[in-house]
Amino acid sequence: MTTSTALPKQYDPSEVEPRWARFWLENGYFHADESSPTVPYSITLPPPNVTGSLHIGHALGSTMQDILIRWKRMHSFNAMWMPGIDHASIAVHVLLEKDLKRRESKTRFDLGREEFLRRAWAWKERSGHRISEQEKLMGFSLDWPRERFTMDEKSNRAVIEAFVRLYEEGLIFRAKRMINWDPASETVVSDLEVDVVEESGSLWEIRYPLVGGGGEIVVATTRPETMLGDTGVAVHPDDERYRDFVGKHVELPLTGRTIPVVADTFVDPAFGSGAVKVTPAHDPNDYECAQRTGLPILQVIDPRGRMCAPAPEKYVGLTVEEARKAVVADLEAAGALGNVKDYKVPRGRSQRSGAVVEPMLMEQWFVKTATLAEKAVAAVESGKTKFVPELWTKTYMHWMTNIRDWCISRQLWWGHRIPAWHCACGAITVAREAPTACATCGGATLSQDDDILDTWFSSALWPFSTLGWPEKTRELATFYPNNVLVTGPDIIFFWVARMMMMGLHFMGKVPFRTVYLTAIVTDENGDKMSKTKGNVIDPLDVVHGASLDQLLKRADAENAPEAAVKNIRKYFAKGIPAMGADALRFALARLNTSGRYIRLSIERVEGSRNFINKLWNASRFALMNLDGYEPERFAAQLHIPVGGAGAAGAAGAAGAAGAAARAALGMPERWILSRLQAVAGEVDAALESFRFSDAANAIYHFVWDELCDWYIELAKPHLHQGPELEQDPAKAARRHVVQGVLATALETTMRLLHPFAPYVTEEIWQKLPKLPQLPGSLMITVFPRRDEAWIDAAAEAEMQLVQGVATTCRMLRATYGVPPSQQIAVELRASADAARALIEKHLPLIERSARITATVVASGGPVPGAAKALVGADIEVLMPLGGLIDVAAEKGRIEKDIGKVDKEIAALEKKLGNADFLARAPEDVVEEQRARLADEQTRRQRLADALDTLAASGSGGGGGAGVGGAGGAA
RNA sequence: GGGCGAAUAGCUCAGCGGAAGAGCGUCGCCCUUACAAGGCGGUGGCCGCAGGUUCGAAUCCUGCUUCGCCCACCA
Repeated sequence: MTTSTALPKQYDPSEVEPRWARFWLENGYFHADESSPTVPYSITLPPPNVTGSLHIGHALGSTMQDILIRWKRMHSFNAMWMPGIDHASIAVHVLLEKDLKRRESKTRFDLGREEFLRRAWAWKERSGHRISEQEKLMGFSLDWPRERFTMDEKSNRAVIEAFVRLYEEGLIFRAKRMINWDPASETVVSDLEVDVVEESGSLWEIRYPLVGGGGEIVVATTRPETMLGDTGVAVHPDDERYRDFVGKHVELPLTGRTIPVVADTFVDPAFGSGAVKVTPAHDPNDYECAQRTGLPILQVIDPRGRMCAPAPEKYVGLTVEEARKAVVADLEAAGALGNVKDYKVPRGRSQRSGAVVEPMLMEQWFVKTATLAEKAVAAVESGKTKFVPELWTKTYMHWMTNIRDWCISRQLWWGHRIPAWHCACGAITVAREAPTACATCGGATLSQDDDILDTWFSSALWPFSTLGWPEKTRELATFYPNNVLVTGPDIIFFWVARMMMMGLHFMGKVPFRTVYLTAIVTDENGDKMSKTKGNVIDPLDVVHGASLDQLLKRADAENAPEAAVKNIRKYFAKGIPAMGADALRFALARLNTSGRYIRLSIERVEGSRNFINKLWNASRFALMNLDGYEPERFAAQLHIPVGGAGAAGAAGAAGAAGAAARAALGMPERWILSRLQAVAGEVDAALESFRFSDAANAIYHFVWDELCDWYIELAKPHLHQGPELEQDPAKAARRHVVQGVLATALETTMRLLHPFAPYVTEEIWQKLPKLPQLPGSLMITVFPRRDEAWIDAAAEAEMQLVQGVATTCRMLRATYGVPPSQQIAVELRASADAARALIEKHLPLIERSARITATVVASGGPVPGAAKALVGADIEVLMPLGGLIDVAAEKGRIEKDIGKVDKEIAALEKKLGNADFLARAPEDVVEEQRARLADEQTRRQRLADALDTLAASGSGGGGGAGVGGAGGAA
């Protein structure tokens, strides 16, 4: 048992946190056994990109997961949290290639596939290690021995198996389709990886003269350079203006080609001239139009984003932008240019590289999604998987029901190579192992497809590939499906939807029962955090602290723009104090309400840091006053079962003996233990429905407003140690009981708070004197469960009365500037016998908390020079201030109260005067309103009396000086 | 162009049919031996606007206004 009084006044997380992080890991507490007979509870961590380090979004999501996992683990579930890292193919490419260009002025093609991959792996080793270290630092109880990487051997095997099976089932196919080409990364990207943004551009009109004269057709375009690849002009079949043109040909300027005019319904006659130039190779609409009308396809832009033959020689090799200028100039020179106007152009940009995406016609690998999506929709419709908050269900459904085939091939190197081999005969062999002969012609010269798979393909398999699939493992049987997936709404399509499809297809079961979508963390102004803006809060800086200088130095090293540096100076002028992982975790939990965004700022974390410190000091106080406390004796006294390590929350007495023992406790003891049970119930209920904020706030308010502000204050006199204890066994016994209740309340609080703030709770818990049967760590104790036996409505009501009277006395003191050091006499009047008896019973508590000496009476006459206030309707507090009372101020205060009461009375009378209300509202509601009206009327009477008294004592008083106070009341 | 969401105290947000709440800020008074990262008290709200449903609306419905976000191939 520790009774150290040497604890520091301020909690220092930097010393405490690493110690317990090591302790938990060394003891293997995070590891779950797949063979355990207990009920499994599993979560798979969304694997962070290997490119990054832990950012605030990870901190949020992972903290919520850790809260769930630690909570369920303490509720005796076989809790498993699967760690891992994602290879993030295109993100790694962008990052490494940028670096390569800057340092060596080379492209990945200069380096070659092999050398590039060597560097990528080296990067992965460094970066991946850093991420898991950061996760350990945050206290995340991940099952480390299971840690996986999306490109490790097992994942490779799963990916190949999935690919081959889907291919054999006809769900993966190769086809020439219109795709999104990223000319910077030189790869195709999926529809989801393109962001369409409106950018300012121009709308050019071009005149196409009819072959053989007789007029011209004017077309409008935002991309004049593509006219070099035009193979037709389309008009609406019903458009009178162009009826005669259909079937004729026009001259395509600059090219010497002639192209036909065709009719197609996709043309909107009301837009522009009503005629559209058709470039089938470089526009999805035009491609479809060509399919319908039989126009030929002419590719004039190559994969590097440059013009190519059959565009006229002079343009070949120009970038799209250069070609645009040249074409416009040449058109103008040829007199073929019409009006030009400014225009907002929707432009697709590659999410990763930022390059303008070029629609191209190319042969690629696709997943046929129609049937897969159908099952994924059905699973959500039938409730096998639920979204929390529910509103995301619609987003998922809408996308799923409008899903398009998924282009999965990428012309990159870092990723899973597609298990397909091309033969000179043109056939493709898809196989698990490199084939020795072509499956079609038997030829032996095979070359593997150069492409790799979209990163999200391996991610889609993650919930089961991490558990050993395609083997039928014990892990899969135990932990699949996962109970929950916690992730951001921004990857519902990328990831959640695809896991649903693949999970249902390969496992026949949904991958998770609940999808909990977190909010998105923004800065205090609601702007997305980004390094270019300089508003990023790095979770590790919050944990360890960072001076402004350090932040600026880092920004400098990262070549942050000037605006970012300016913002860093503004947002982090005083740097970031070291607040510890607990403070950050608790802050995130408290801020995680049902909204879509969390505005985070350093000040908001400080509130939680302060809370942790408050808890620390309350524990410090307890430890200073727990000498001589014997947990086993206390447990026996209260008939708390001391069964094995799994014994329920320390407060858990049962049976008649227990009830008798409880009744013998003092009111504050019964009250705080009752409140504790209520809070335990609230926390469980809140977490059950993913209301993290409610759960954290319930504990916050219990600890601060009830345990610290009231219980500890009321316990102090009993804890005081002195010679009188030896002479008075009753006092000594009482002290021991109070010690026991305080220790118990704290111990239970540590359990409740542990999932949110694991470090400080473990530190305190280890120091608290407690039963020897308990396990070696707080994290494997049992989570408190609300126990009705301890709920004590009478104690709660009595305490409320004490608090009300004390608070009212304090208010009068403060109003009249009675200094805290000065005891002051008050008269407490209560006409109701029950209330008066209670006040008398708890008078010492009231006197102590309000620093008064009180006399209690049933009623009395006017007391001149006394300030007066009401507690509820019946109880009056009179504070005699002699001639020092400020009559005007007192009058003002009371009149204001009367104003409020009058408003209440008017509203209630109106309500009760309404026959419909009496007839239709439920009985208890009507009764309640009646009781309230009666109370308000009593209050009104008392306040009016007080005002009369004041008027009578009247003019003489009122210097405004409080008793011994300098300023008096305002 | 479709869809989703939000408007409540100075700020950030809870509450979602029966008495307007929290945190931060602000204003007083206090270094009262657990805690100044603290204590005690105060101030502050036609719950976006207009209708409707209901005995009763911040809460349900409709419309409007303003802000977000997502999806979508109009040259």
